[in-house]
Amino acid sequence: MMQLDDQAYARIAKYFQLLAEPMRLKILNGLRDGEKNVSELVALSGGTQANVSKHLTMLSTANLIKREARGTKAYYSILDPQIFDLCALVCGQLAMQMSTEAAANETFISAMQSQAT
Amino acid sequence: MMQLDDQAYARIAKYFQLLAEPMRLKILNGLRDGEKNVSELVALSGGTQANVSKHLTMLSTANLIKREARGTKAYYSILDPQIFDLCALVCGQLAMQMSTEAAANETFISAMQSQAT
DNA sequence: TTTTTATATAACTATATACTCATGTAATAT
DNA sequence: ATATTACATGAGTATATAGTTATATAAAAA
Repeated sequence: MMQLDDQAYARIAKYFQLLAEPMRLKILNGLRDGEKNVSELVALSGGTQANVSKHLTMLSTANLIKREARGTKAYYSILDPQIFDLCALVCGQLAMQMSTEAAANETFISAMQSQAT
Repeated sequence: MMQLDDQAYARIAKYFQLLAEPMRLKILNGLRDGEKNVSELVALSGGTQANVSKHLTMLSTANLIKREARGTKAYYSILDPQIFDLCALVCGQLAMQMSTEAAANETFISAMQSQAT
């Protein structure tokens, strides 16, 4: 990424946008160990059928997952497992932030305690 | 990332949301080679002062960048360079998608040409 | 053929958020 | 002291999108 034109920024942003939704992350994580059909994903995610289906259509349109109809069911699967690397990076970053906060809290707490009579 | 609770998904999603904005990506990319003040980022991004400032506040609140006031100016800098790894991954993914599309286009085009009289 | 099962989608609502314009604030310069 | 420069922020608007409800579609079962 050096000098990018506006269209490039827009495309990258749109990609991140797909990952910027708890339900979609849940669905993607549900597909981590292989294909699942819609009903399975509905059960797994706790969402409504309509909503899960919409998210699947979005992810599918963006080529993050692929759809394969078999009988009356539709099986979805991850197209590029690298998305999990993205999530792992973010998780690592958040974990670091949280541990920093935890450390700050401890500092705060001990400061309070040493102040207590 | 194994079984995550809803709060974890929400946090990860919020993080991605920060990167899901062209202007913020532009700003972050502008900070790639070191700190810059707001005016510099305004010039660089082509955005309005108010808008750039707001995005900077958001990124700063989320601890993606840090703010340091010096005189009347405010210098911002990247806190965790790993965000560029995230962007690089996405860029790679998009590049692959585009080359796939390009290949598909070529296939399409040659199919058309071979059909032409 | 009718019913059932599985999925997709249209219409609608509510909420979030990116942006602009105007103004506030604080440090420096005159 | 006043003006200027640099930045932040509140109010307001427009748009995008996640969610629900109801319905459409299509394959399989009865």
